[in-house]
Amino acid sequence: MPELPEVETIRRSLQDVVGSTINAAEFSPVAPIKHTSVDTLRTQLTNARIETIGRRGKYLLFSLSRDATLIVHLGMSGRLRRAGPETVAPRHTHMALTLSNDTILRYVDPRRFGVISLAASGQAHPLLHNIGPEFDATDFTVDAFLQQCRRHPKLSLKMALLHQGVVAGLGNIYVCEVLYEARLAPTRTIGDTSDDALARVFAAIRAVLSRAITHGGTSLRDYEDSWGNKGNMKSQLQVYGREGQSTLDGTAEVVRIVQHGRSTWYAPAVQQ
DNA sequence: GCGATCCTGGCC
DNA sequence: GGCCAGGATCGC
Repeated sequence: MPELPEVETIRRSLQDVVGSTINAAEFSPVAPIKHTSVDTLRTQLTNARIETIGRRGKYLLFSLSRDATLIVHLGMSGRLRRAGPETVAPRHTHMALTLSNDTILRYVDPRRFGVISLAASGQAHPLLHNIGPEFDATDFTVDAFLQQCRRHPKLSLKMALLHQGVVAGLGNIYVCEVLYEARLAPTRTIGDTSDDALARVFAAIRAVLSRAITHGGTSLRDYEDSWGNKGNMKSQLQVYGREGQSTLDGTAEVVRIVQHGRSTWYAPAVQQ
């Protein structure tokens, strides 16, 4: 479900639980736990304090006292919801953290494409190992971006951006939006794209993600932050989901194609 | 690199 | 019933 702007919005919506202690941690029998065990999670989380809540790409990182980090990825359908004590857990609740400030933080994920994991502080973790730079990091420069892109000459622009290695955090919505902003066809390969054109992609990545965060992310169906608030970015999307209509700014007609089994929306008349 | 695969739910 | 969905991993 969520891409970087949605995950970042969720992260910000959780700031008030920083400093609270996890009194109890419960997991469903089918919780999508990877690279650790439910017993380890329960032991490490119980009575730990949440020191900070960070983000890397689409991963949320709950830094805990006692040198552990809870890693949460929301996959396609994952949500983090807070509720008061004594409330009934919704269907598909796979993790429930009872916090010292009378909040229950629930991880709800019908499709279970998400991930719950644990890392020792400062240690490399397999989930985070191959993630590319953050879009707003100082080391994410045009030159670094070009260098990463040139390693994949055969990939289409769409697949290159969807892959988390070139830059972290883009998903289907924002790849479509970035390529419209850069006026490049998603089907074009990296190898057939000039440095100047890739520089437009670089600029578009930063512009589109910044704008999306400002708008609190895109709520298409079920995305909400931890308070249940929806994002406003849907009303700003130029091409995503608009086949048969014009781009939001009225520039050109939008079509939908399928690339590697995933939908892509773009405006062929102005994206070449 | 590419397709198949992991899941449930909503909509036609 | 079939198709589609904000994702990522794992095999040929």
